[in-house]
Amino acid sequence: VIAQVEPLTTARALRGPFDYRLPAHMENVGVGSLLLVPFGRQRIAAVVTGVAPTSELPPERLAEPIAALEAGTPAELARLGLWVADEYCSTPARGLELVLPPRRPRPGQRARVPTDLTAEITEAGRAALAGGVRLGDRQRAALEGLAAATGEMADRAVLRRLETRGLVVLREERSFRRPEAVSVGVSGGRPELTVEQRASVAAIVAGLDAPEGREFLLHGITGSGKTEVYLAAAEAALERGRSVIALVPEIGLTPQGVSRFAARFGDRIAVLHSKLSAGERRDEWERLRSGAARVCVGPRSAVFAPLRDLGLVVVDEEHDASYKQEGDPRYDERDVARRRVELAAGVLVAGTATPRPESWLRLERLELTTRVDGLSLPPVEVLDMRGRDGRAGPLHPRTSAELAAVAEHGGKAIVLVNRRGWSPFLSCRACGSVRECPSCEVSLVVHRAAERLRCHHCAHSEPVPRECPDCGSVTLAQVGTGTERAAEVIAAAVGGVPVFRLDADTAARKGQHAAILKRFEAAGAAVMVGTQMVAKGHDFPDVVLSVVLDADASLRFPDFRSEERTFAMVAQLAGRSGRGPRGGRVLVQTLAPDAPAIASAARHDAPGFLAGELERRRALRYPPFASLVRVELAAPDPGRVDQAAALTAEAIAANLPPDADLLGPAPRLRLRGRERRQLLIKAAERGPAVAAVRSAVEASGLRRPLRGVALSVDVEPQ
DNA sequence: AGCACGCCGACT
DNA sequence: GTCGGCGTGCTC
Repeated sequence: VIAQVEPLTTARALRGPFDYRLPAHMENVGVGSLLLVPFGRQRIAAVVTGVAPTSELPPERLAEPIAALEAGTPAELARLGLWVADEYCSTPARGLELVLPPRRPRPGQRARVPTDLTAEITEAGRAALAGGVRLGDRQRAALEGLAAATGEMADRAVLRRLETRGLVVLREERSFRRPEAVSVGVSGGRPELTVEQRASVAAIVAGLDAPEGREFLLHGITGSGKTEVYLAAAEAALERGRSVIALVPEIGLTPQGVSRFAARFGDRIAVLHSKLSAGERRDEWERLRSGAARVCVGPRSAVFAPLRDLGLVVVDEEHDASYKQEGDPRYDERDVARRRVELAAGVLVAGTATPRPESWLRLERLELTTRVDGLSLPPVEVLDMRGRDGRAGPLHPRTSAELAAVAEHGGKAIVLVNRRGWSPFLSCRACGSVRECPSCEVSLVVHRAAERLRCHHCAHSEPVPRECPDCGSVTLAQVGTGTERAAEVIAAAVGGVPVFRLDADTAARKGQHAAILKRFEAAGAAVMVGTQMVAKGHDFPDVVLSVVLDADASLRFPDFRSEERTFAMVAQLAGRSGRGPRGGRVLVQTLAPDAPAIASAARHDAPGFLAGELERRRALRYPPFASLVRVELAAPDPGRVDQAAALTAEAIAANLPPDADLLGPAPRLRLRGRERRQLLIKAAERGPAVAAVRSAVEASGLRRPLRGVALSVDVEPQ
């Protein structure tokens, strides 16, 4: 029997399958098994991707695996990993890496398997206690503890000793290191569902009972109780003997996302996220694989959870950009989820208050239009910032007045500022020059407390200069407002009310993110100023005011998704406000009050926004009406990148279907000392476009000019 | 990726 | 005559 194998290396040029002859004692090896194989001069771990009776190679060229390693992955998941590699133009090894158990022990070295020891005293043991047998103090104490069933802990060594003397019997059981279940203000209660919630659950359950898979978009305004729908759907899946994956956006909010599932399902859930220790992650993986846990909750890799009989995949906050992976393979968890559901003939439920145009168009819609508390969404006021003198400060008079009202009457306010630091530019009034990062083409950001200029793309930082390095003038202006400055301005506006700042700087240290949220929660009247993260993953009932200072900052991004993002940002922030009896208000400061994204978010009109946005996308031939593939090349030397980009473009163009467009090579901003070029393919169908890029990237003729040039492929970039 | 092979110039 | 630079190609 021949095992077809993919070696686990990072090399792009190296791809199998490679054939190995399986000796008789490896008859259990199948797709997904992990082998240690001789490979050239090395020994290397490799995943079995196929089993065949014969090989095309002559027998004398076939080698045998050295060993079958214990930890592999189910065949189904191995195939999913290969699908990801293919779909996103990566390598088989990188796709397979995603579906293997985390932190495999080095080949040959075995993971420590923790066990629980339970001891029971034997007849001989009781007799020994009665007398006649010599017992050490500790052995006697252990035996007495067991005889009296006091549950007293005894040393493992002592118990082993007693076992060899026949005085106790030991039972060893695999123990699992479980991550602590965090529950912040979560009750395990089971509220009665609203009419809309019941209708949604019924549709999902009907999907579970249908022979083929179904895909739903659960579009629910903030506070409409989407989580209860997930929980009820998950229960229905479990009752039918099927397992559940619940995806939540990112690590910052995992504890809260997890806790309601934990409260409902207890030991049946396993959590997979990056903050787990290696041992915890591995043990959770084992519990999923063994069937001890039937629900997996987590961000990122949770979509690859080794669950059997998958019935339901929930994608919470499906609009969230963190579902798109940054590293290679740049897969989209939402698409992997759809694929898994399709293969399992299960049900996908993507829930959000601000659906993506893709989901709005493609998925079957379930609507939650009312809040469970019966309140209505807070009114949103758009404040036109055009024509205002920059020296008047970052706050609109209305904003100042509302903040002052919060200070006076109590309650909480959230202020979203999309940049961290004091100000995003340091510019010279005399010569107009802006201080830039030496290795990136971006302006340095003033951080006042640290008294440094910092680059937000690399590690560069320098002292704030006293005079212009170009002309020597001392009139340096700190232009624009970041979270640091906003917090100071707002602190002045609200008098003695505490102002908390929540951004990547203040939340950098472990536990700080949660600590700041907790302090904000505990404070009576308070303001929380911060970046995007202030609008995510919490639900404080006494927030009476939400403000976004520069709502069109994200709109000015040269990207066709900037409208979608701006809409989601404003709508999500609006949802944070007015969840208590005092109601709330929302202020949106902007230079573009009439932009559809801002105007429809102010009306809480997601369907209206999506209709317009889809029209625009259709006219411009953008996703979801076309597919995009982005290829980026980066290297320190501009000449080499140009050459590599030109050759890559040529190779791709040669394979592209006639209706597809290839745009570029276009220059991108230099980052971390590397020049970058971009190619963009716009095609009616994704498959042929990806295939053209794949064959170009794999072509051996390109390999030489690409040496030293980093190439990354992004299918459907966000 | 790693590693060996091999072709060429610079040294003992 | 030999050492080592790296360009090229292979790994079941």
